[in-house]
Amino acid sequence: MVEDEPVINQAVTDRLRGSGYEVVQAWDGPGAIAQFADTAPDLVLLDVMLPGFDGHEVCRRIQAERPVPVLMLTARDDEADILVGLGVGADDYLTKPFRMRELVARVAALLRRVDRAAELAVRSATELGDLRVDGAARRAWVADTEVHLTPTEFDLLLCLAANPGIVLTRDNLYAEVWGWPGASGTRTVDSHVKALRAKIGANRVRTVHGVGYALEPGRAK
Amino acid sequence: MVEDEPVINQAVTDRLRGSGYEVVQAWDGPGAIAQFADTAPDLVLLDVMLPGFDGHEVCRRIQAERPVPVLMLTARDDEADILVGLGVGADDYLTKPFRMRELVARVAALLRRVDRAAELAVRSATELGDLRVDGAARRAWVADTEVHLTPTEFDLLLCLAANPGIVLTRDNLYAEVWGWPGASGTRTVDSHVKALRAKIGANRVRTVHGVGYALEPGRAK
DNA sequence: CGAGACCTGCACAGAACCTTCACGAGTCAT
DNA sequence: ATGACTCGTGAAGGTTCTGTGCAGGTCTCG
Repeated sequence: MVEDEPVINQAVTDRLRGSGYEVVQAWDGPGAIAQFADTAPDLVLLDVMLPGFDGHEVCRRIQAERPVPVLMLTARDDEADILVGLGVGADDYLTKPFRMRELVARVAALLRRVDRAAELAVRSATELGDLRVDGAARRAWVADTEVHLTPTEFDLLLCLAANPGIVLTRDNLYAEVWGWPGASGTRTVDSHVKALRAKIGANRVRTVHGVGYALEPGRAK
Repeated sequence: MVEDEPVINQAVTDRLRGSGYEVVQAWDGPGAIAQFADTAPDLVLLDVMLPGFDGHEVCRRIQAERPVPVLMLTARDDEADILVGLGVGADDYLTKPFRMRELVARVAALLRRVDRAAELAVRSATELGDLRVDGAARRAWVADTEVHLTPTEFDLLLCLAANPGIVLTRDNLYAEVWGWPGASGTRTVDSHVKALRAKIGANRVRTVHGVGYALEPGRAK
């Protein structure tokens, strides 16, 4: 994962790790090259704008060394940018702001192409009392009954379940689920929380007045 | 923690330490740069208005040296100010006066992204006799029974619990909970102490006449 | 192209919460 | 014991936060 902005870098890293991948981070061009040589990753996530030298340059260099799938992240929705990227060997593109789940999906897709086994590594299910969440299958159960969640609801639950009992602010949740900050002032998170509560049981998501929400840790009803 | 006003600097520092973080302080631009090099912090809290050179300049310099999350504090609610901040690499913003709990929440959010372990350090639940306080979950128990506390009550308890047995003045408490000095003359703290006493037991908070309040250290009822 | 599922954000109402004030009780020093 | 000061208390008033219903918009699929 190559990205100079710490917040984004870490958010993506966390999410991928949460999905069962092993991730190493780099924050600039030279660092990326070094990490690439050191760790021999199966896939490279590359921000276009980087200190040192930019993503395209990094892409060119690592492709020259060893063919590896590259997923580029670009701020602007710039055609030319994308073409240059494809020219130097990027396999896919994602423009910011992107949904986290889209990123995960594309990573999975690229890896699947290269190595069928990599896909299987991504089995990580969380269990809290009678609530079960399978991130790989994107399914959730309450007391052995599966509940159908919409994509956003599921991401929200995933987020909360990753930190059981800990209070997450709306900004927190928004940043992790939507992949970029800036929900302040809207009730979007609230709406999805409401929907989620309706499906998994209202008392499972605790409201902490003035702060945010938390998932109740294991407690069979 | 970089802030020239001693009261605020100390209040924030205390509160963060009480939450389990390690904090070093600086009071001006040059000092901040020096401390940054010396201590290699995981996160920087930065006041915009500083002697020496201002927060934006500091932010620029430390970002040039090593990417690190920066949380800016600004007096005025000035859009332009914020944009400049984001331009030089600040990750988040907080306008004064702010609630301490909001600051703590944002610090936790930023750190959560950078270092998952940092989060766990904060999971420090305090236990004093049959009183238990969990800062991360924002819950409190008395003799295994959970008590519901309002945000301010909880913050107050957190403050007191961080210094069991030690007397804190009203100014002390006010600064730590509310994030800025200036409670003198009001009975606000008293009111919340009263509410807290009603919930956790009156004898648990000791009044020290002419000074302030203190939490009784471990003493089963 | 149409239907359905989903996401987003607003406005409103109600709930939860904070602050302050006035007054009486309590505490301390002389 | 007395006066000066400090605390505790209850209630009122205002503020902020959350829950909810709903409408507009986007996206997907047949």
